[in-house]
Formats: sequence, structure tokens, C-alpha cells
Amino acid sequence: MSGMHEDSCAPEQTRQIRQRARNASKQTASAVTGKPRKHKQAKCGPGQEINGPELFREAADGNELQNQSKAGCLTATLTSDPRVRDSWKMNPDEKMQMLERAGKTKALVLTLVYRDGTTQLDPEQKLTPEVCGLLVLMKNKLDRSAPEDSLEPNDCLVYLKLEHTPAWAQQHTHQSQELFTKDMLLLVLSSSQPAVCYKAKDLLCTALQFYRPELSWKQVAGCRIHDPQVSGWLLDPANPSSCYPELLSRHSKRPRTIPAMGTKKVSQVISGLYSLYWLNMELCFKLQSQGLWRLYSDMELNMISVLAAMESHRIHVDKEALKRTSELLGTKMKQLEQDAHRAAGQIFLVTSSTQLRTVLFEKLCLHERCENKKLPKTVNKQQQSTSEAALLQLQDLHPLPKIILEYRQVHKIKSTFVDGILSCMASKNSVSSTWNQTSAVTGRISAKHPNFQALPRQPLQITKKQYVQGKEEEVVTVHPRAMFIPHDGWTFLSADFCQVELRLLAHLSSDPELLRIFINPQVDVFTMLASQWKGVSEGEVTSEDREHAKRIVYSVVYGAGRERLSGILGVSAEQASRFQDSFLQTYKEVQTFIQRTIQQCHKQGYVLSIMGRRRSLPNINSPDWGLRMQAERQAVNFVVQGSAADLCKMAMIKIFNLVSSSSSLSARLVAQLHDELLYEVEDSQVEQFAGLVRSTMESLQHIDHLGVHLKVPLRVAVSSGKSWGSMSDLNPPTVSPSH
DNA sequence: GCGTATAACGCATGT
DNA sequence: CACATGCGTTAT
Repeated sequence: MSGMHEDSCAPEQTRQIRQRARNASKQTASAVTGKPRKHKQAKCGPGQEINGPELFREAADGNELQNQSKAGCLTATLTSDPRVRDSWKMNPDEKMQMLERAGKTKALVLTLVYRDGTTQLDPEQKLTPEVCGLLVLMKNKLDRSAPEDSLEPNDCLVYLKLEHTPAWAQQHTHQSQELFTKDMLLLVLSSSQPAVCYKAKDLLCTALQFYRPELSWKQVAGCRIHDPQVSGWLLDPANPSSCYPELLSRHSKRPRTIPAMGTKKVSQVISGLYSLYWLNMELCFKLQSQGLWRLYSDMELNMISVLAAMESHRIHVDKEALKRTSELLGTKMKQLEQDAHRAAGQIFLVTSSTQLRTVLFEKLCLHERCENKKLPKTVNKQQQSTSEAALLQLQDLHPLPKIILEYRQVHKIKSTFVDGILSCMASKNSVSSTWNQTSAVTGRISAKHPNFQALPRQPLQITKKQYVQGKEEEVVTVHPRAMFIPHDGWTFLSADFCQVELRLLAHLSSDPELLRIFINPQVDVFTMLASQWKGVSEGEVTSEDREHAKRIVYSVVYGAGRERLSGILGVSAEQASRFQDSFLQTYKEVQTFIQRTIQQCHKQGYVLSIMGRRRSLPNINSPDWGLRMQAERQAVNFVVQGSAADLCKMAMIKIFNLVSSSSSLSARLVAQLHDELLYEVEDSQVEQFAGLVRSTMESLQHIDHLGVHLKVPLRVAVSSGKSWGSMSDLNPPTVSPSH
């Protein structure tokens, strides 16, 4: 299959939608008012209740009407089917019986129902379909029989409508409906019997959103809803299935029974729920036989609720400041564009790398004037690159490359981190990323809309031309991270695993020299490496040298060739490979670790992380040299990067469990940046929480029940601040971890 | 012939 | 070197 995963076409859609929106607003801005157009939608603050007429107006606007009629159709189909129990048609006695029955049933199988008439089990999923209900199958017979499209005798299927009753129409019965649905959800969250849901995180998010604030995020802690999407990804992280039917056909023994044209929708849903149950059984069995059960049960299953809680928290953003910087960067870009045209002696599209290529290399022929330097080529086609590395080589020959470099910096910040984030904030002053558990082969998690993990670390300096009396120029710093602000009375707290990957490399290789560095915690690691490398004393090492050493070490570990290394380092290939040799000579065991990992991968076809995460690499025995070498690098990288991911996820889970079982602590996880956790903490609890976080994370050196015992200590740096852009170090006392 | 959806590519950001 | 996501252009 192709390497596609879930909603792979969605980003494209949103991009285009956003683009259209931007264009539209741009047009109105320049042509009519000169200012960005205000959103026409009525204000509806976070705490405000939606009143009835407002709801109607929204529904009647645009395409919603279509969806609603479809939804009404599906809801009607579901609730009019004799096999489905509609919670809205049950009397109090029946509800009691239903809750009791749910508590006693052998297994619960669930799926969300969307307003567009689909469920989580349908192949095509829109970007963020609106939820209208929840189907719960209570299953009692656990022996396998033929696939059903109708209920087994003792089973029960109930439909819970998830639609808030407008305040103006609320009656006693409606309130009790929501109460009943909430009780059912609570039962699912705390159920001792197995519960299964494809994309369980979405279910948890829906529950948290629908019953906010009476359902606290702490209440999803410790819930264990099985998720076949996660299981399937764990079994083969390189090839995640794009949708439920694909996952099913890949893992079910029998070929999937394609629903006949005439099959009723309700029958399809019922057979889907039964197949979901058996698919989960099958996947659990496979996980066990592949040695992945502990990883699934102790880590990934718990991650689902951690991510749901994180996703259900919105981060406050200084929207007005974002809008101001958007305009500022816009004018700056116009200036740079003109500069570029002047320097080139022609008009061209500055954002187009192909047009820039013809200007630089066909018109100005800059490549002929630097034959001593080697200019990078594009990856796929053999063309002259216009990448940063190439432009840096050319910048002394002509003014244009420098202008382009600055233009690109500004453009990137504006498009992705200013306008991009603004478009993620539809009529609110806050954002919440979507966190994906199954999109990274290494076991890391990823974020989108916005991608919180890729916000620039360093602020950008802009010199603004200004013709006012006094000064002629003004320097403004633009820092996207500084736009993220904690709520009133709260503080951001960041906890960073220091050099996790290098520490894990020391552990995995047992290299005595590398171990020594970490057991003597006096001097900074990369400073030490830099001094060793450059042959100067530790005091002589500049912060630039240190950053350099950092990049080089990781490059060497992950198998960078001398070409690539010399590119990073900016020195000759000769010197690069000399450093490479000296590094691997100094840390001999690192080299044997690399060779051992590759050899093991050749033999078994897969490699394992420290907690047993698995990645198979089919190309490891490929006759194609390039593919084989790539697989070897991937194998080494996976063991280190995957192990680091294991540790960071474990930290998230442990801290989540500690906070959610505490009556006083209120800190919330806001984001994960791979080896860094960002929390929002009540001002009064910052110090206490800082100590707790640090000691919890550092205690992960030893995880008894998973047999993890690192040969190096873990170090965690904690900092806090009133914006994400201005964090200052904290030095919390070590707290004894309580159990 | 012209405008729109899609895929591939190049270039950015982060760890 | 590895792993991600996002924006924009260009060819189909």
C-alpha cells in the first residue's frame, strides 16, 4: 500500500480553504477599508451559552442545512430501527435498567456518529466532522460466530444523542437525557470490562467538550479504551492504515465482506461494530505474540487519555499582536520584494524557486563565478538548488541572494506562524493543536493545526524603515512563541530532558568515555565535546562552538556521510571525515553499537527501542545500495529516537496520573515538544509542581516493571514564564516521589 | 481555451 | 544524518 495515513488529503483542503479566505480578506482589505475585515460571526465567548436563535442562524447559514437534513435522516434511520434503543425514548425505569445492564455487560463497543451521516468506521472521513451522537453496543457473547448484520440475542445497541438542547427549549426530560448520556459515558470511562473504539481519543475529546465543565479532564485519566488504530500502528508503524476498512482488511483472517448495495445503513453499522470487536481481539493477540503487549497496555493505551486531555485545553493567544505583526511583516515583504526585483534587474516571483533559479543561474550566471565552491543540487532532479546553503555561498557575489534569504525568513514567519496560527483561531482568542499518536514511525507524537512542535525558537529581528523625526530606522523583534500567554493567574512551566538522545546513546552503547561525561555532571556536555573536538580548553568554547558540536555529534551518530557533514560544518570534506574518524575513535563503543544494531536488523529484519517498540525495515537486505544504506541509518536512528520517545511519553503519563489523582494540583499539559513538556500551572503551585515534575522525570532512569535501568542519570531543566517566548530557569528542590 | 482539483517538489520550521 | 508539518509553486 501507499504510505498514506489518516486524512492525508485534509491538510491540502484546509490550506486551500485558508488561502481562499486570506485572498478574500486581502481583497476587501486593500480595496475597501484598508483594514482587515472583521469576522461577521456573532460573538460567543468561551463561557457564554449559545442561545437558541443563534444556533438556528448558524445552522441556516451556508451548507449546514444540507448536513442537518442528512443528519436528521441518519438519526431517524438509527432511532427508528427496532434493533437500536434510542435513549430519548426511554423512561426513567428503562434508563436505570440500561445503566445496570451496561455495567454488567461483557464488552462495550463504541463509535461516534457524525452529522454528515458517517461513523468512525466509514472509509471517508471529513476533516473535522461534527458529532451528533454515540452508538454503544453492549456485547455479552464473547465466542466468535459468523459476522453479523443483526444483533445477537442478548446484545443491546443504544444510541445516545449528543446535541445540546437550546436553552429556550429545555425541559425536564431533556435535561435528564443529558444526565443519562453523561452517566453512560462515565460508565465507559471507568468500566472494568473491555471497551473498544476506533480513534478513541476523538471519543474522549467529544465527551470532554460536550460535558464541559462538569466533566473534568481529570476524569479521563486512567480510562482504558482499546483502540485498534493504535494497535495497528504499533504492529507496523511504517504503514499505518488510512481508515477503518483498510485496517480491518489488513488484519482480519477472512476477506472483508463488502456490504451489498442494498444493505441498510443500520445493518452496516451493526456489522461494523461487531467486526470492530473482533478486530480488536485479533490485534491484541498479535501484539502479545510480537512482544508488544506491555508497550501497548502500559504506555500507548494510557497516552490516549493524556492526549485527549491535552487537546481539550485551549491555549490563549494574543490575537491583536498577531494581527499587528502580520501587517508589519506584510509591508516588510513588499519592500524586500522590490529590493529583489531591483537587484535582479527584472520582475519575477520571489517565492518561486524555479524562477529564482533562472534569474540566478541563467541570467546572472553566478555559478560560473564560484567554481571553487560546490553548490548544492536539488534532491530529486539534478538542478541548481536555491536553498539556504546555496544562497549563503553566493551572497558575496551579488546582493540578490542576501535579499532572498531575508525575504524567505520573513515570509516563512508570516505565512506559517502568524497568518497560519490566526487561521487556526476561528473567532476565538485561543488555539488547540490536534495531537496525533500514530503518525510517526519512531513512536513520537505529532501536532497539527497548528504544528506546535515547529514554532521558531529564536525571535526574528526586523528593521523597519520609518520616516519620523528623530530616528530613521526602528528595530522590532518578532517572536511567535511570545504570542502564547497563560491564562490570568497561571504560568507556563517547561520541563526539558537534557540531552536525552545522547544519554540514551551512552546507555545503549555502554561507552565508558560517554558514560563518564554524564556521571560527572560538572561541565556541560556539549561544551566538553566541543573542547575535545577543537582541542581548546573548556573555558575557550563559545556558545557557537557548542551548538556546532551538538549538531555534529547527532549527525555522526545517525550516519551522516562526509559530504553532508562538511555541508553542515562549512569545512572541507577532508576535514569533515577526519572529525568523523576521530569521534568514532574516541567513542569506540558507539561504533560497535551502530554496527551491532545494523547487524541485528539484517538478521531479524527489525529493530527494537528500549521499551520494545518495533520497526521493521524491509529494505535492510535490498540489493539497492542506496536503499540498504538508508535502512541502516534508519535502524540506528530508530533505536535512539524511539527510545527517547518512549521515555518522554512515560513522563507525560506519570505526571498526568499524579496530577489527576491529586485534589489540590491543577497543572495542565499544554504541549509536548518531543523531549520537552509544557504545562500551564496556577501561580501558587509553580514551585511545588516544578519539583514534582523534575523528580518524576528524572526517576525514569529506573522503571522496574518494564525492566528499564539506564546506566546514566537523567537530567531535567525546568523553566517558567508569563509567555512562551520568555521563559527563565527555575531551580526546584528535588521532591521524593510519592507512590 | 480557461479555470479548478491533485500530486510532486522545493524550501522552511522543530526535535 | 533521522523523524515530523506547513506553505507555495509548477506540472498534470
